[in-house]
Amino acid sequence: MALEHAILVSLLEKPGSGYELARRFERSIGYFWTATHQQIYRVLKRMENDGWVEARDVPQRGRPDKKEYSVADLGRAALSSWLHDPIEPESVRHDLAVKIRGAAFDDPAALIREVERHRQAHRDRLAHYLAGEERDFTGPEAGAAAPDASPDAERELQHVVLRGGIAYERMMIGWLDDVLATLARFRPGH
Amino acid sequence: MALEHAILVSLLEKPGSGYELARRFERSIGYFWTATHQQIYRVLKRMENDGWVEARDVPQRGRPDKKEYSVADLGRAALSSWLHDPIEPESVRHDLAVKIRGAAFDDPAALIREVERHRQAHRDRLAHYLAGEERDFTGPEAGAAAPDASPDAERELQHVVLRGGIAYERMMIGWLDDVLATLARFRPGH
DNA sequence: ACTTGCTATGCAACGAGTTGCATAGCACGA
DNA sequence: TCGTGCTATGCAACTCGTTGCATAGCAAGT
Repeated sequence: MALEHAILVSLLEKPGSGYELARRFERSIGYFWTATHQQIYRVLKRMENDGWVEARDVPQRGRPDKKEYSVADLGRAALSSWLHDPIEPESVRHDLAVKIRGAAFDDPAALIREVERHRQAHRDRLAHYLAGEERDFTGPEAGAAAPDASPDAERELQHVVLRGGIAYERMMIGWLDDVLATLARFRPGH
Repeated sequence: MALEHAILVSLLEKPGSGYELARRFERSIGYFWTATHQQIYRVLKRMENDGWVEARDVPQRGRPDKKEYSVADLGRAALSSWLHDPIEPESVRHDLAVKIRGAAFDDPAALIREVERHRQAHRDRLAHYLAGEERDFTGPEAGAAAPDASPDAERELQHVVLRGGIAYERMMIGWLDDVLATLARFRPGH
């Protein structure tokens, strides 16, 4: 399980409450790791019991108090040990690929709209990534104006992960074009 | 859940036992959907109860009997209805990306070997895919000699899914090269 | 005879992830 | 003032997926 480790990384980048973490998992972290707020609250509680993180009550104006978590020494050690462990052949689940092979036993052309929807979603996400890259990682000073001026290594590593997302989206768009061209060959009257 | 649907597709391509399915999920199907034998047996039993598949005892020489499953009308209908349902923004889990961002809080250079291992695994898989493509989808007659001569649509769709796997592996290899170049900049004495 | 290894199926327990629901404070507009 | 919506946290029930173990037949080597 790596949700704990994803949370540790996120809290090291910036301490925050369960709610804030949940929102990060809808945004930047969520691009390579998804989690719902229930999962996050449950795991945070376990991590607090294990001494991986420490909570601090933060009263707020105009909204409920929050519990702000930050990483404790034990958590840092746990992350470090996980980083040094070799891992996983990562298991894969591509619904769309199942659908495409399944389309051979149904009407292949019926899949065209679905594939177009997915291609559009990948285009949108690519545009979103590129905008983020432009904003945070380019231009004069090469990011000196970035939010809270993270150290070099942190920024460079965030950037290379983002480049991975960009490469992934471009690959998917290209492949979905290929899929559409293939499906088009089965159009009625062809 | 799409394991049921992945099994339906696999059984439509060719009927087989739970054991045989488990092996397919280590091979071709497993390239885009993983499952262990326990999962498969459990789901097959449920699918049999629901009338999606039918089992037939097949005695064998020199080995235990097997239960060969094939898709029933209800299963075909269920697959068809799933194919027509729009779906999922697919949730993502990339351990390696978590590790890379986490490396900012540890020694980034310690990650190099791990990334190299992954790159090699992707190279191996790419070579395996390309060999499969060569074997099944190229050459004179363009696959007329392929195993059990599947209909055109089935073969073409299998091919386009395989091309997706190839594109994915190429993208990953390129990105991991990028990651290695980035990590190299943090080498001790740099 | 003994071990190793492959085919073939399955149970039981656990852990991870999802879904639905509940609570509560406060802001803002109709 | 009433509903809508956002911040903030959490429980309970369920499903999905993993791990460890068990059984059993037969083949092949030592």
